[in-house]
Amino acid sequence: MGTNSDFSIGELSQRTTVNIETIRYYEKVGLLPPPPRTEGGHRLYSDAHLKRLVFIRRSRQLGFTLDEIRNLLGLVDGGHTCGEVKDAAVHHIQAIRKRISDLRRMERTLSVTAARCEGGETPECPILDALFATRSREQRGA
Amino acid sequence: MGTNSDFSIGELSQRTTVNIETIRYYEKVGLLPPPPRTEGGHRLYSDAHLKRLVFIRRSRQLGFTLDEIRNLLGLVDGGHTCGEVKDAAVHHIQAIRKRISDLRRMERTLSVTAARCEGGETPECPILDALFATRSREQRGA
DNA sequence: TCTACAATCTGTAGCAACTACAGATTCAAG
DNA sequence: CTTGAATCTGTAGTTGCTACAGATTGTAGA
Repeated sequence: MGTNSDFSIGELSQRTTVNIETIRYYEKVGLLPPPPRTEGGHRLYSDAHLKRLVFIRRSRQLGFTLDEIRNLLGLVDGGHTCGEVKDAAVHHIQAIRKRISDLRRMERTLSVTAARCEGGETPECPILDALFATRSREQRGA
Repeated sequence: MGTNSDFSIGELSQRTTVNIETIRYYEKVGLLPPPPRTEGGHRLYSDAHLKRLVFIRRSRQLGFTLDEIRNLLGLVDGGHTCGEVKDAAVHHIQAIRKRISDLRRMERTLSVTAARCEGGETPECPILDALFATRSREQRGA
């Protein structure tokens, strides 16, 4: 079942929505194993590559770095335990939560500042004033 | 009021919590004007530089890119209108909101997946299975 | 079969926004 | 005057790609 015939890098690119250059890059940095080639030197991929590349793409979408993905793939390749993988995931979830709260703080600050702004043609601008203020909110405490 | 005497790059670095190398980098890419130098060639900064660097640092903390900051500083340097600045800010707020919602989606997906995980010593792992699955949630729709 | 022309090949350089050296010089304190 | 810390310039590394250039290969139509 499924297509098992080999296919070109172009087809792999289309089927995974991963850029051709990016695929070659992943090979270069050791995330994708070098595939067999045609006589002329063109890469020939199979379903195993496809699955692995989908794994990488999906992990990237979830915000894992290439290094983290390398680790995950190491767990896949070598024997792994579910606990190790879960640790990595939980760690990553925490990092994401921190980034979200950082961004929320940014958003609040900017919104509050922009709300004080009437727009229009005046050269006075509360936003610029706030950015230029010597003492900032977080420095005053809270 | 305020210290108006000139100071070294090291002091500027400490007072702004911006790396020395980063300060020189900002000068190189045109965000900070080249300061006067001592006879020996060391940079001598004054309060104007300090304010500008604080502005840059704060804008970076709010997630503006250097390019966007360059624009903001352009508005500061040239005549500007409050409307222009507000437009930039609102645009930026929207970008931040999008990033937050992206991250939230990531977080949800990962949390749900990790929750199905018992950890422990078994080599079976729902997380890896999910990452390797041929069809993903978003591909199935919704 | 020959000829286009698309696809792929390798290798290098660029992007953001820094950071990290090396090796030379200068400054400030004792 | 010496010592050691600070600063100087310039280049290269980082992450995760993307964008070429110039050569080669694969493939479809005439």
